[in-house]
Amino acid sequence: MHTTPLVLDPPAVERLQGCTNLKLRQLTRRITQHYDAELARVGLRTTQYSLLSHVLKLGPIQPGALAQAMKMEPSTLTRNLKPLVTAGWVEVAGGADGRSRLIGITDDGRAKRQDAQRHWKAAQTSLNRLLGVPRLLTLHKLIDEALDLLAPASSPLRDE
Amino acid sequence: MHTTPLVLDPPAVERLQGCTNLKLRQLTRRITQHYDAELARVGLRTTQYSLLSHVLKLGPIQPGALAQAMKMEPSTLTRNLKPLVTAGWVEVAGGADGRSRLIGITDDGRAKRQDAQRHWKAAQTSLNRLLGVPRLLTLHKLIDEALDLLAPASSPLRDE
DNA sequence: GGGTTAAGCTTGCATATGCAACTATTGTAG
DNA sequence: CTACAATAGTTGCATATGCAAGCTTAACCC
Repeated sequence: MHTTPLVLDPPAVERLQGCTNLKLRQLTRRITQHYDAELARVGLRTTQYSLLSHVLKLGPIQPGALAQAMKMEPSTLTRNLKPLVTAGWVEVAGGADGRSRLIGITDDGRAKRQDAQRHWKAAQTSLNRLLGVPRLLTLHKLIDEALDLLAPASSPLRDE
Repeated sequence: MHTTPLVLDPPAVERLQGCTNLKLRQLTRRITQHYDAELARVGLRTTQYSLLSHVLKLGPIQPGALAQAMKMEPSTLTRNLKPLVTAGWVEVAGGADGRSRLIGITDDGRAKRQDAQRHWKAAQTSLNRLLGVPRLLTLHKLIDEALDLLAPASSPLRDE
């Protein structure tokens, strides 16, 4: 017998369940926790794993292009890189331009990513099992479509 | 003619497009920006609007219950409340218990939420138009299902 | 070729997020 | 009544996020 059950009535909550942003953020929080729980075993956050993977596949690459590929702000990228650089997994060198840079993965970074990839796979597999592959595929497709429709930079060659 | 086009080849990127977390985070970033652009006109973030709305509908309510309703960590809630309390839109008072609290909305908060609601609606409407209502409904349904399947607190009455 | 504009990143400011550890209070067992 | 456990929130630490403003360097334009 508790003083307050801490469990909520559905009706009161249901009325504010129509916000796409709220729903998305809630799901993202949960999913991120799911992946992070796995990746924590190798000392990585999910964001860092994604970043490391992108640098591996796309590097050496300019910050601007990488930010675009990851659909995040350049300023966010700058800061997200920091822990990876500090850990010695990623290097930032001067680019062709005096103002531009080139981001590349190091040998340590490659090794770390290799390690982490197994844990990422475990997380993705267990998520597949939890949600079911068809549902997940539909979700992916929807996200891709939505990203395309929202992309402000989807056609950067408009006014040539 | 640029030295580097800053536009990426699809093939290289496509290989790492299978991560549910990455996709979700990308979409969430975009969608949040969409709502925030509207809500900035009344000096609110989307998260703050959601929180304010929840306090309005559910308050006075204990932090723990509110965190659960919003599916976020109590520690996150504590901090997210701060700007709202500082602005005078929300009040935190001592609860029945010496350890518990009660969160409630103020008159200013009610007014603010009223103002903000119109902008939220504008954002939601323009999103509907951008993505199409059927697609959005499917997305909502998928998110709800996923949240249910992932909910660690979906059956808190298991071992009674 | 000096002044203006643009490109490319980085920093200031403010929130958002969560795990682990902590504090304070209440309940419980003996 | 006291030690121990459980409950309810909050803080320490470390990232994640983005807008606006700054900075440096390159391009452009008479």
